[in-house]
Amino acid sequence: MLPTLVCALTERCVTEDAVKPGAHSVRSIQNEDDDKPDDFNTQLGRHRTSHSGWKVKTFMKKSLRSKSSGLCGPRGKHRVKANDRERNRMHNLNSALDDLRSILPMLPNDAKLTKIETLRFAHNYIWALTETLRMADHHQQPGQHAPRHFQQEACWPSAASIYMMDHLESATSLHFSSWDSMSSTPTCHGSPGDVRLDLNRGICSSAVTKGQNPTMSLLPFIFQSTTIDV
DNA sequence: TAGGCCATCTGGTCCT
DNA sequence: AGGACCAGATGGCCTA
Repeated sequence: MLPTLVCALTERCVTEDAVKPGAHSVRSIQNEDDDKPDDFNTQLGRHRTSHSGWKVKTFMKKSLRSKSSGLCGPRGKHRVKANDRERNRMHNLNSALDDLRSILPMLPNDAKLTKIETLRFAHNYIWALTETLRMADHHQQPGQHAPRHFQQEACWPSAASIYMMDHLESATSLHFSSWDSMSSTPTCHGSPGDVRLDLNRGICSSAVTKGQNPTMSLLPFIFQSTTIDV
């Protein structure tokens, strides 16, 4: 069961050319400007600002700091190489996070999830998908009668979505006090049959107790543009 | 203006 | 030895 998700996350604060692996790194930018005798700040700042956004100034600062820190000689070269590797490593990590964001349901306000929010949301999302599958399997057993909405094939995606939405309410909660550990899993008591669906309102009310999970109705329309391939 | 988030640099540690 | 990984430090941008 793969969700087909529309993701409209926008990259508002990261300059893709400068950040993507294989593209110009900070070091390469610096090296390109090393042979320019005039005002390094002005030149680099103006040039980069024209197409790179706010990270430019950070680049300048870091570059200058590296320049002034006396990184020369064998040790300096080693340090520069290590910095490049570390930068690329972090770029790869961010790239993977972007990939993860792209397959998560979009938020109503188009807000880009932070790194920690992305990880927590993915954690809950996987959990909710697992729970949905488990619930579906439960209702498919002989002698079991699926809820009315689940019996209607056309309604299944939205019903499942709404059920999952209920579980995902806490995914982007601003209060993570009980979610500090990524190993924590939402606890679910009660049978799936307790779930009540109100498709007319598009809101799921559930008798499922969520233990101490913080519930926050931040995602009432999280699956609004989501279809689920069954 | 404070706090959150982020990118980068850096040195230390572990692994191959 | 060199690379990968990690965490602390630093400073910039954004938002409430």
